[in-house]
Amino acid sequence: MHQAHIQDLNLSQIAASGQCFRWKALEEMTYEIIAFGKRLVVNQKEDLFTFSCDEKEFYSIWYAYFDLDTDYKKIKESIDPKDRYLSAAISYGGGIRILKQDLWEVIISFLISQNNNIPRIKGCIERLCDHFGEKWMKDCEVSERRKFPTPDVLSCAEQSELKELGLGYRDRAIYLMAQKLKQDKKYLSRLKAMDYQEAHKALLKEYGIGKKVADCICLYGLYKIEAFPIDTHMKKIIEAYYPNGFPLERYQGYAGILQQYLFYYHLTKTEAFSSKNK
DNA sequence: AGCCAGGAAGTCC
DNA sequence: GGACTTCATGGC
Repeated sequence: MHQAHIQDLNLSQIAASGQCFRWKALEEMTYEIIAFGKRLVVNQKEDLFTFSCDEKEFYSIWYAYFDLDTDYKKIKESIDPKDRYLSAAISYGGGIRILKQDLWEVIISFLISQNNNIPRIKGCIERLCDHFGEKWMKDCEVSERRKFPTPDVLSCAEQSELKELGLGYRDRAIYLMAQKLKQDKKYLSRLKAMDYQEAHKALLKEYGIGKKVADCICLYGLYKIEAFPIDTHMKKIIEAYYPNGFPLERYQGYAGILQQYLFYYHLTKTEAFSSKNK
């Protein structure tokens, strides 16, 4: 167990922010996180966080995962105070950070995300893990849920096997990506060595990856925080509040973090609206 | 029944 | 380069 006081971090906001799909709420402000072949349980009480791992694992894995070297307070203070929508988004979801997730998991997750909704994306990914993911050793801390499947395991999957998981037409993109990694074992490490422009361009060559998914992979899988994914929510935000486009120039180098505040704000507001109207 | 969901590929021009 | 269509699947 390890405890730490951490600022600018809110677990429930991140869990609902659409950047990760496998966080599971065990109880109020307690989440199970499965990543990098590990399982972590985190509890939050205001700014006090209790992690199920020991201190050594916390600093070797999770410190980077939660992006704790980045000063989010400074980022939030840098925004244009006249930008009312962005200000509101930040005061609403200021506990969001960009997680430094596993690249392979991000690639597969956002291949599944296209023209899909978040609850169903989560279901698709969970079925993928149930079917292909590794179980936990019997004597360690147990979860019913499995690890995210490795490239090796997925590259052995038949197309018909993927079809059964109900991923829709996206199973073809997953199959081809797994096959690519079988042919090109260094692909992921090459991507990690690229800058944003190079990585984005390289990702666009792959089947099922367009501009938006490439940006999500850059932002969440490669921590290119200048990437600014524009999905259906961001389009609506820009239409409604940024008639001249979002001022990317003002926030050069980290606009992706602001995108996350905006996305989460719009997402939860539209969710609240649709549930109120039923 | 039709529209939407963290879109992209294919097919026109 | 755009615009338009099609692509599975499920919730509302």
